[in-house]
Amino acid sequence: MTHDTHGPVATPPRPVRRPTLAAVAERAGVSLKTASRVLNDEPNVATATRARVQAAALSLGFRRNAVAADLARGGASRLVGFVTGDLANPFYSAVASGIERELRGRGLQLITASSDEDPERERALTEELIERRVGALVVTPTSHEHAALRDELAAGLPVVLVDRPARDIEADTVVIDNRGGVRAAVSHLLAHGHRRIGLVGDESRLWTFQERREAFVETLAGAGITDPDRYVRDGAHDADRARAFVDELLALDQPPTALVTANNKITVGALHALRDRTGAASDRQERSVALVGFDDFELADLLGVTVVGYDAAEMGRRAAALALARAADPGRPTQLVVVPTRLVARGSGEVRTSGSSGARRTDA
Amino acid sequence: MTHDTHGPVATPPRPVRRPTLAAVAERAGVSLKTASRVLNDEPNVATATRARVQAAALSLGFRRNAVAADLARGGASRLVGFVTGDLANPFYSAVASGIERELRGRGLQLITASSDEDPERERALTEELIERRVGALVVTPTSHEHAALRDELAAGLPVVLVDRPARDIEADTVVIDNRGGVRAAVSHLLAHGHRRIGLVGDESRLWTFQERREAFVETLAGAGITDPDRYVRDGAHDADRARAFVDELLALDQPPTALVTANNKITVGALHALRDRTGAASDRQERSVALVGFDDFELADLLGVTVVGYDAAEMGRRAAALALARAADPGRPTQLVVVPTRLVARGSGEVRTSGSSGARRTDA
DNA sequence: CTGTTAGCGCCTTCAG
DNA sequence: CTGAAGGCGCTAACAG
Repeated sequence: MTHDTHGPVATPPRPVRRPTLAAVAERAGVSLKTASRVLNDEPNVATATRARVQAAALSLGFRRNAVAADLARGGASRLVGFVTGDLANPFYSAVASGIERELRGRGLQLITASSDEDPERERALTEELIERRVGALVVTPTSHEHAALRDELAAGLPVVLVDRPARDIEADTVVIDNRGGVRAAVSHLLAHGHRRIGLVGDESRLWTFQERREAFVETLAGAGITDPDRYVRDGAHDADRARAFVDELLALDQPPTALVTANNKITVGALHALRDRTGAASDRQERSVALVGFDDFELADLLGVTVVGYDAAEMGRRAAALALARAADPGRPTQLVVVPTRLVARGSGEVRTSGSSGARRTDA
Repeated sequence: MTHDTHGPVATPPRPVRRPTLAAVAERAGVSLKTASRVLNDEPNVATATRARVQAAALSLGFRRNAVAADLARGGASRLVGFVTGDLANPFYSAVASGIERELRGRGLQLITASSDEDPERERALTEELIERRVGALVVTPTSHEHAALRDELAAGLPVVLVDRPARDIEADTVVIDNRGGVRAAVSHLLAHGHRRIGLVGDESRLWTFQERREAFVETLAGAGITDPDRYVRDGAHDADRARAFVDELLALDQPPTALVTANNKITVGALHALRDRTGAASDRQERSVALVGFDDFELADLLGVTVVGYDAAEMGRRAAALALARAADPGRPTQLVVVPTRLVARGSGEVRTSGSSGARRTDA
């Protein structure tokens, strides 16, 4: 993989030597400070001097060293850290994109790190970003223990939690209206005649699923369903696992006639399971089991999947805005932003109870 | 939507004051350098001293200042910059994820910036990252002019191009086997009896599309098609535009019987166009127009869409690896990594010529 | 308008 | 094994 250099050995292993501000100043025949003023667009420099410095900088190919500048300024860098679950997951990358968009034009840069939902990795990454002296930290917390974050908050670092709040610290937070979303999903299914409704979720350790589960059970109970958690399953960490859970649910003696899937990955798994069930021709018309998924996804419209949607990028934007607001005013009260959800009916949730079981509200 | 928590207005507007190494040293009763040695796991420190320093650091909540450390070390920071088109696009976020994965464990951090495919923004972001003194730069170039990058390369900064090569600079590059992929797609369609095949692409300015287009035309020409670019369209910057192009193509007197879509967004648009065409029940069985898309996507299997796939995350990994290799050996010859593609047949590309036009290889 | 003097927090010699 | 000095590249006071 590594061959020898041919031709003139060009770049000697020198570690990227660059012209310094001092060099520019010397070339322009001015003091360091004056050069600094020019390159930072500060006032109080004669036009002629300014031009000389600029010319010198240009001819030397000068590039300001932001690292040194931040250090000298004594504060945090113009970097915002984002500790997330997994950049490959569209939800997280949408959030990242939203954060970046909000930072844009303010001279702030985004530095991301994926924890893979591993609490220990999350801690390590947070630590690394703090060492890098980020000016703010946005976190999608996986763990329940945030001692490090508490220290930082106390030290005055803006910390914003996204998607999941933390019990042990008081920080600005952006979450989805999980309960409202699930309530809408379940109500929708109930309105279409379903009484045996299942829920497939990921980790019961995660706050989001806890919320979704509770709202699910409450809504069913409120509708007079006697055994609301009868068809609740958790631990579907990936699409394949979700698929297995759905298969299992549908194989029951009295299988659910409708399903709620707690996130995009699970919805995918469920769709696969349902497809296999109806055979190759998996059109919405032929689906016997109703489905409402949490999280919207591209092509859901083509597949005719009813979902609970929300704006993930907006969550990122709001998170970044909260961080900026706190940086500007450390004393402001912490804020909780709840991003609304909307039920998008596309067919899969509107399938009515029918067929084999012939159940027509005979239960409950 | 936005509630306020109250609580005692705690943090006064101080700019995050932190314990320094000097403070740790003093607390432990040792010199700065000794404390430094301990916290950097350097040898030549008595076990007892080491323990004292560690205790002091812990009790003070000391956190190494990576910014100052990098400055003092005089070199680049342990940051890798990634200038990409748009993090919200799954292709780019997959690449980002791959880069991050490769950096992981080496103490390197990823800092990403989205150009939105705007050359000027790309230039500005590149500049910013350089000012931040990133240790390496990975770029998905949108522009054709890379003067800034050339300077950096000359200065010894590892620069890796991903997805699109640059003519004006010599840098390590990772690309997809675009020609091979398109060749496979077109051959597949030809083998299924199609002679009138269309291509919908994005920007003819982009190298990737140029490659795909040329391979498309060549392959058709090689098969004896007289007018290979008859159904070629470009300028489909988003899914909606792509949809319009497809509608237009299919409205021709002699419409194409098969389509190749040049990227994931265009495939989505085309699917919508085809769905609208066949009415609500858009099952693969009923699709009259064959389709092969470049870029695989989630649920493509459920939708039965035949695609040219490849491993985007792998591209990121390879790019990061190239950057690391060059950092280790600046003199090594530049390398071109071509990531292979594979045709994944799922039904939409296997639709045969038939129906209204009744064309049975009568043309050409 | 311009320059001088001190650091920012840490690491790197090079002596003890 | 340990420490003292010097400096990374830049900015922030204060002078002139």
